[in-house]
Amino acid sequence: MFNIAQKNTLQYIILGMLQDDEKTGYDIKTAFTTEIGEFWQAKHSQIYPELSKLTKKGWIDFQTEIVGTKLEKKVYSLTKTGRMALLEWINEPLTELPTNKDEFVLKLYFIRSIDDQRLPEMIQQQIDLHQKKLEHLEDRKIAVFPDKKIKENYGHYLILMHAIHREEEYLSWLESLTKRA
Amino acid sequence: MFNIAQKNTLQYIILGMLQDDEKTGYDIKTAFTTEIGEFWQAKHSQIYPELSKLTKKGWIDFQTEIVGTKLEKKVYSLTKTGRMALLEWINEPLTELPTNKDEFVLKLYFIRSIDDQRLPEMIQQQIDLHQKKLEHLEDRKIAVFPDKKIKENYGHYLILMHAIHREEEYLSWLESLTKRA
DNA sequence: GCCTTCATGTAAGAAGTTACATGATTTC
DNA sequence: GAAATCATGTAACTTCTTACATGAAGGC
Repeated sequence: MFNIAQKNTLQYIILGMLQDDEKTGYDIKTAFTTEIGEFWQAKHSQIYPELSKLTKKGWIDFQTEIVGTKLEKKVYSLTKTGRMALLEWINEPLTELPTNKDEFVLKLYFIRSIDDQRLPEMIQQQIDLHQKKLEHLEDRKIAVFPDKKIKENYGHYLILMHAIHREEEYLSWLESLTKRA
Repeated sequence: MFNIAQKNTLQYIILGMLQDDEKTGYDIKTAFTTEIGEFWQAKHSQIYPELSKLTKKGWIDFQTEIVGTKLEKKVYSLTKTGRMALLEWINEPLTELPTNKDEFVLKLYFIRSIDDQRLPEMIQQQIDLHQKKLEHLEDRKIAVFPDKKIKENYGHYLILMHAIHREEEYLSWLESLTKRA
């Protein structure tokens, strides 16, 4: 039962997404671009095979529903074993921190000189990208938590606020660069 | 010449590492755990094959040197074409931001309730990890930039400072959680 | 002498992306 | 009627990790 060397994080994320509601593969795909997209991403070509594997393992099961007259969709839900596996994963302590790959920072590193002419434009492009992302996150915050519905979905609130703070920090770092470059 | 759809970032990072000094595969491997390890990582099993490919492409070449009496090492250096490829990559504008995968944040998200008993310990473990990392980064800063040698290696300084700020932000977010959890 | 670091590679497999493939439903 | 979205899958390929494999040099 002490399954120490588990990996395949994606499967646990899928389980987590199913813990309260049942969802289709399409719903799960969509959640990766809205809810948790800031902290994990997966394409449908990775999700559908994973759903098959989880079904074979007995961690999830599904019912086929008909939309309209023909379109079939598979509505997945957690089984008891699936719920146990999810809890085990959550309780498993994390001993390492992830590497956050950042191509922009690397390019900056390889430029080396403070006086390089390319720097101002590169930094500005990066500022624009992060600004746009920050605005998008702020919009989402207003849309998802219009009043004080925070406590009802604290996890989602936390994740959003963390993403916002992260962007703010990145932007303030970029802006400190413009003063020097 | 307008090679829009280039990928394989690792190869460009290797080129970047060779722009000032020649290096062995081992040196490159080591740099991924010291200099730029915060923003990209690669194992030697990925580096050595990549060095072969770059050599075949003519972007780098090497000389074999003997250490002691027998140990052969390959000292790689940038060719002119390699230097051009590096510049092209640096000048290529970045249009997307990376996804920073974070398993801890996801677990938090799936826990949802603020009152969950597991939270305090999970958060504390995470604080410890980030604290240790921050200390390590601070040590490196002192070791690499003891006096005012910043301007001579501004890229390295920037990358280090960014990593430090990122950790500080993460820690302050984690500490804000302990007050609520 | 022993342990750590230096030094270089390959093989197998897991994880992730891009492209191929299809078709129904809804909205405008 | 057209376009966007819903809906599900597979194939090929790239990227990354873990394990296999070997051996020299240097420090203590």
